[in-house]
Amino acid sequence: MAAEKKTRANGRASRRAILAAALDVFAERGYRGTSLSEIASRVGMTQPGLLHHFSTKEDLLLGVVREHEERTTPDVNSHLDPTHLELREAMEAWASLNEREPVQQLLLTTLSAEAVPDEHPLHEYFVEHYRDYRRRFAATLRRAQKAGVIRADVDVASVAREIIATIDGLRLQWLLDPKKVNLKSALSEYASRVEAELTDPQRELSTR
Amino acid sequence: MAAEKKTRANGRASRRAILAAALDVFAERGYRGTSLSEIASRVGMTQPGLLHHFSTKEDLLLGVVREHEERTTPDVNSHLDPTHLELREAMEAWASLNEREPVQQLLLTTLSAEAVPDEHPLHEYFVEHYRDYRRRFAATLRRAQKAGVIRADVDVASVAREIIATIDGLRLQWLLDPKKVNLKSALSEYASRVEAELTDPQRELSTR
DNA sequence: GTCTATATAGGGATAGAC
DNA sequence: GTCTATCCCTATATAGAC
Repeated sequence: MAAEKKTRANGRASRRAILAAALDVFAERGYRGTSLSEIASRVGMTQPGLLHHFSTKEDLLLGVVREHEERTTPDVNSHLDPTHLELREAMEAWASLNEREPVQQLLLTTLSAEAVPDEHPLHEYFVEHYRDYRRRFAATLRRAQKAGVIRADVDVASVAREIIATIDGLRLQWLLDPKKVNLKSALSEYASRVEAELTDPQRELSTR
Repeated sequence: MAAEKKTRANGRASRRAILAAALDVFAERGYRGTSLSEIASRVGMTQPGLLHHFSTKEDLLLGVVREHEERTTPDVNSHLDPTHLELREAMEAWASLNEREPVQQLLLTTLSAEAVPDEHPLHEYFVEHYRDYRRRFAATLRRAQKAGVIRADVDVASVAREIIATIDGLRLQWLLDPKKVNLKSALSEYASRVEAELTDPQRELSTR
């Protein structure tokens, strides 16, 4: 353990530092707007030095996204228990986790919009991400429906899509203008309305 | 009218062509991802030739945004009549206008996300845009409330913020995956639920 | 009004020394 | 594992001819 000079397992540390810096820069400036030199200099390294750990820019981006998937705070759906479906509590808990560390949410906002064109390296990833998210959220709602927690006539696929959309849209308004839009209370108020709508036995969905 | 060789009012035509091409490219690749040469070549011109009409890249971006504001299809709020508040019809009409020409919506999605950091040339613009949009939408709802079209206990500011967010979020899902997400029907189903919620006299908003 | 030429800066990636 | 040097490409912007 005392034989090596400088090589060895501080390469691990460098890799971690690079991923952390890259997260910040990709979140702020997107994939196209980011330069490897910027990330490298943030970790006290040169740009070719960085490329020793991630051989291309795209490789680094994928590393950041993979890291995000493993380490990030789970999404709103994962906070839900179908047998109770306390949407408001789940959203508030999730918002609290993100309000202090907005960088993960900024990353998603920035990259998902940038990834709309087919040629973007993350295009397929986000298409699948949203398909999966909608599927999982709808499944949660369906289970809640079978448990009798929400009304039987609710179109769970449509509501799942809507809730995901609203979370994303409120996230954008919050990131742009955090002084005017409070993520936690905005989500909380929204969730209260949705809960009331999904559970109220009086309500009839008019298709007109 | 026959005295001039090549100068004169075909500069107007060039300007218009440049703005049209710039709209497409900025929408697809954002401000940072766009190159002036790409736009110039699309209108059969060189990059310095383009800079004769717009002296900087930022100047061109502002030109595109200004053009968008003047010529674009109005937002959902402008489709609403507070004395009836037919949200579903308004959203369907608006969606129809945009489904055939998604570029304007792509522009908003791309640039609003890119403009989250303060240094972005459109940061202030989008902050103000959303403040104003929320204000106007809330005012419409308030008028509907006074006209007795929607319940008196509705928090119009919160609902306005939510509807705008949902439109944006559904727009992203639609742009990413138009085969799986139909903008018009997604908005229509959402609007039906909101309408029912806002008008149903039975419902009580539980704050728990 | 549009071109060519050019200045100047920055990008990603490779070669090879230490 | 990280550096310097370098290649090659692309970017915005300016100068000046036509």
